[in-house]
Amino acid sequence: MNSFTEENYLKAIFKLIEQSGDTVTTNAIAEKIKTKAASVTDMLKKLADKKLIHYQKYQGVSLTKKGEKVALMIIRKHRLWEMFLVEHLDFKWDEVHDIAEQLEHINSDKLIEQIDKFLNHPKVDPHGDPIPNSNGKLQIQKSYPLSKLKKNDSCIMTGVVDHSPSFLQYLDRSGITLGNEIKIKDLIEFDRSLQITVNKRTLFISNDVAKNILVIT
Amino acid sequence: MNSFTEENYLKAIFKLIEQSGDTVTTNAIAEKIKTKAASVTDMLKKLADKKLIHYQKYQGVSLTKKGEKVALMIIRKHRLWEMFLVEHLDFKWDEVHDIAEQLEHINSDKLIEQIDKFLNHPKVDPHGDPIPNSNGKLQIQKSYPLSKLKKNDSCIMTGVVDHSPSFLQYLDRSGITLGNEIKIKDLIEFDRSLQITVNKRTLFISNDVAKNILVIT
DNA sequence: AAATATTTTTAGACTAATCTAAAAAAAAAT
DNA sequence: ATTTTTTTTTAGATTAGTCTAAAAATATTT
Repeated sequence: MNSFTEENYLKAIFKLIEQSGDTVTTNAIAEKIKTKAASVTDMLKKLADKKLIHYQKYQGVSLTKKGEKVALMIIRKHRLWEMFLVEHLDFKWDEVHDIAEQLEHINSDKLIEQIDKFLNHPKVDPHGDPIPNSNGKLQIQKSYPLSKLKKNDSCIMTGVVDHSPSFLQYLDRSGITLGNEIKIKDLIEFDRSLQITVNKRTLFISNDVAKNILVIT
Repeated sequence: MNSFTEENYLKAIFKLIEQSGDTVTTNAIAEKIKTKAASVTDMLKKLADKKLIHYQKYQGVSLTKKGEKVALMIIRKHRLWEMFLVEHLDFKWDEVHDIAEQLEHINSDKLIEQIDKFLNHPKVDPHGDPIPNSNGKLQIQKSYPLSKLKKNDSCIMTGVVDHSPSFLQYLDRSGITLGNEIKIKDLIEFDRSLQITVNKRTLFISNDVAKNILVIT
């Protein structure tokens, strides 16, 4: 089996590849894991020995099929646990991340399959992120930042880019929730802020906020 | 906070004191944790530094109030998780121990209080062991091994001594379940085995089995 | 294309938890 | 009251993961 730490490295590498599309640098991993580049290099050697990553000195890393499978299973567990916490234990979407970071390392195939069944095989987690299935298949729905839309466009909110509690709490206070219809009333040229309507309420949001709200049209 | 390993030592010490009533020896801990005496000595120094145990070289150990509290919270989490697994995720009582050994180290006060609420504040776990409350109070119900009873005595099964999957599975196959009424039909002097009636079925059990079934009269 | 800056790796040290082997203390046997 | 046995502790190594500082490789600038 893989250690807690190895699992966290694989997950970090997976997510970095997911957003950049390219191989991942030592420094990028160090920053993500909040450790030093030297530590990352050590771990990369170990993961390469275990055939979990493709690694050549100075050339960046990518995941092997095996490494990707491990990463996807960690992400599956993380997102299913988040779903469980929100749906059944009365947690808010901004409270579940740290607990799921711990729970994702619990090692039991039966446990995670039973949780999945208990939750009725959800497709997305409380933040709208897709949940990989038990074979590690990830169904990606393509979505766009709200900031890309034009005046009078309408869309449905499907996710967030920033997952920080403070951003999620801001959305709560603004009454912006997953599944809401959002209509762009106006685009303010001066600072690229938006006037939108959600839940029959009209409000202004900054371009920075709009960039972190994912929608489908 | 305390490490995973420290928590396991405290739990082991608590359980050894619980069954012997006395201070605990280095060797006893080593055997329980499945490690070597030298490793135990090292850890005892560390736990003593943290004021979690009373320890003087060669004199055995006991828990401080603080150490006992930590041990009881780990046991609380273990038993609540076992209950959750059995009651809501369709696990059998012989399957939950190893998973609960992992889950008991998840660190979140809110999580465990929500699980407790979700389960409706159960008093005992799936094996009949009492669940400490959130203040670390443990309600012990006194029970006796079935082997202590006399011919024609009746009793209710409330727990087990041996928690091994093979023993629990044996009880399942014999149709002996927590809460069942058990009546002693006969005591066979030769090998101290017992003829009992449970669920309207009559069967023979060895004295060894009877010693591991806890009952109240 | 050389000089400079940045990134990555290596070397060597540190911590937590473990181990084996030897020494010291306590308990049991004579 | 010695001697012997058992238990416990110490001393010194080992492993996983981390770190700092220095060296090597790559990338950027001029």
